[in-house]
Amino acid sequence: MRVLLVEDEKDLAESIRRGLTNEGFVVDVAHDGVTGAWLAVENPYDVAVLDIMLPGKHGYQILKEIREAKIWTPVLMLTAKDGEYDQTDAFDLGADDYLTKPFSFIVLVAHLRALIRRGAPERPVTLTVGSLVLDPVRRTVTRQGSPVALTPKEYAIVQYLMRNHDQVVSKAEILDNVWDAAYEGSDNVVEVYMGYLRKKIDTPFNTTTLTTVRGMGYCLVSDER
Amino acid sequence: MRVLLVEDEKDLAESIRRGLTNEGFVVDVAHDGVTGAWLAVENPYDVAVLDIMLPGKHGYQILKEIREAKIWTPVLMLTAKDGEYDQTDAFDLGADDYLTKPFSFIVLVAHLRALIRRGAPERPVTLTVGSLVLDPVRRTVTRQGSPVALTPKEYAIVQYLMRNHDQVVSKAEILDNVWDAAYEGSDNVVEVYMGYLRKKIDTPFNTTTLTTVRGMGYCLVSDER
DNA sequence: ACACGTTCTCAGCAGGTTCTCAGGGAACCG
DNA sequence: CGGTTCCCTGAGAACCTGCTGAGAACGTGT
Repeated sequence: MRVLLVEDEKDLAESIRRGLTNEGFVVDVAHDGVTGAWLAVENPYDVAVLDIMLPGKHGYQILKEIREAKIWTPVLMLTAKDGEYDQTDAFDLGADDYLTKPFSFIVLVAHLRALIRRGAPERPVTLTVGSLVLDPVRRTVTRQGSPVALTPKEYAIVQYLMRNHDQVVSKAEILDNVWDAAYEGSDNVVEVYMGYLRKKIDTPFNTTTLTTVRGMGYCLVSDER
Repeated sequence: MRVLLVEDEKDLAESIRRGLTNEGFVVDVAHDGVTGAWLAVENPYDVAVLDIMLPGKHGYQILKEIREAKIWTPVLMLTAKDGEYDQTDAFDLGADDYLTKPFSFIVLVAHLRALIRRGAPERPVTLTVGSLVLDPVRRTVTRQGSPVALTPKEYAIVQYLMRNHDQVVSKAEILDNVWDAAYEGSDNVVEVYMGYLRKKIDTPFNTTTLTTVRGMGYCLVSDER
């Protein structure tokens, strides 16, 4: 089992390398992002461990490069709890798993085994609901192939709705998941944004996928009509 | 986000419960396996945390039970490092993730978030009474496959009746379970709504499932005729 | 400083939903 | 059969919810 480890703290990298080797993995280590990305593209690893904070390049950037090169090696991200990116972002960018530092070595091994076991699916990392496609890596949304320009808030809402497509989501849920906890306004913002979104992802295409469920919330249905 | 925590060490359970509540989760705690399994089957949790060492029942037995009940709530197992089952077993037993004690609280939260995000693989969580089907996730009701549009109150009543199908439920029970405690009107509302419902779920389909039991209440029968 | 895009608030409207009431019927009892 | 009780139903009033246009506030880049 070949593992790529990209970690700039040399001590930590060395101790992980030694531990994984003891567990029977074959480990390649890169101490910076450029080398890491290159190794990942050139060699068939079973799994890659990517630190998020790297000199020069962000872990995210490396991941992006790897994915754009159509390499679907499962990636586990190492994130710092106080980092500027919170954990949810790691998934958005196509990571398959993540651990927050500090983590126990045993947990790391378990997660790697799980990732390897699951394997690398031949998948483009996009969300698809009917003819609506969202690419988290490029941060783009298309309907019927045509690109749709969305503002950050709109994008966040669509993403949340697509993750929960064909389910009713309440305005409160949307507020919880798209707005930060500090927001103290009324539900009405959500209604307003639904109006914006309909004008962008439904009206121009004569579709009706963003439906209102009175008294409950909204539902993004995959069945277009 | 609702979490079920099954852990017999009361102190640990309480401290986890408190921490998760602070993180915005809604937490139910069970101190033994029997209660835990029952809760897991009866309620729709987003994720469950299961200790592997429990009085009476093993964690994996509980897991087995809830999976057999077709409940696909993601499960995170808590294993002891020196336990008779080592970590790899947890995956083999159908757990979606596990942590080895002692674990850091931050790691626990991160793992729960990851599990919730990944979500339950499939959930055919529908209520069915005869040809009447209610899907709580989509908030839809169908009879003989045709969708039936219901208002929030109507929907709530149907849901309650379906949960208690083939039993007589009194108007008072319906009032208690569908209207909030502040309601001070008469029983007549229920009669009115039964009229509405019959017009929507029985009359158009030539069925008679919403029957009146004079002096007692109403009964939703599964036998259509 | 200015133009622009984005976010958010507000108020009014339209239509759906809830509930009350009163009259008519159906079931039950002696 | 007559009286009583219980249930059904149509009409309508009060209420609530969600949609929308206008515009203010804010930040960003020029």
